[in-house]
Amino acid sequence: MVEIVNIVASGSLGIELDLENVCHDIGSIGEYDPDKYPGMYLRFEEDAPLITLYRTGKYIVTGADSKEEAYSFRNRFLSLLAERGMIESPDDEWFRIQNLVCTAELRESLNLNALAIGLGLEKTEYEPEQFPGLIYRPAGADSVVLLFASGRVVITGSPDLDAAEQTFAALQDDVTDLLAVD
DNA sequence: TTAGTTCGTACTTATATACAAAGAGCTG
DNA sequence: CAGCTCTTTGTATATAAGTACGAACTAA
Repeated sequence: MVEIVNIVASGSLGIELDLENVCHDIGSIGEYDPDKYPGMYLRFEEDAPLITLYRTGKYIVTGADSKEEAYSFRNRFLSLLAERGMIESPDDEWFRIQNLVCTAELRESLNLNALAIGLGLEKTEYEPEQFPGLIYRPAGADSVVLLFASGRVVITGSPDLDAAEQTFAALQDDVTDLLAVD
């Protein structure tokens, strides 16, 4: 079972903005400190996804845990700007999911040292003193996997759920084969 | 004895480490 | 022009820092 825990998506308003004005207009849900970072932050509610808006009109939505949530916050964001007359219409054909962070679980605890060799040293990185997880970059896949001794797994870098699920399915096969050999 | 202060231990919380992606802007 | 800043999120380690509480001590 692969579960999405975070989504990064981006889009473009197609127009340039004066972030100072925008932030002033939307009030307390906005935060803009150009000395600290060039983007303006917008969060509708506490713990809700964060939207980062740039001078160029490009923006990022981070923190959603489903595609629906990401799109819904994009819509709220565009509607808000449209209501204030900052944009013509609440549409954005450039909006797209860029990255998914998923978690999954292999049913048993793992020997990461053995796994690094089994999966291929050229595709893995495991330095327990630096980080407790094993980093695995499956050949041909567009996802990167972090494996932990507990059997828990993090799949990141995937453009969509199918890619993450395929990566996990392939990983499961590889791991069960390796365990069978032992 | 009791209130108040201070010290030490214990536990909690935070941070660093690593990964991916987008964006703007600054540094070297 | 490369690489860093920042943000999100799970995973798990060590370590740092910060809080809390009990024990011990002093003064009234």
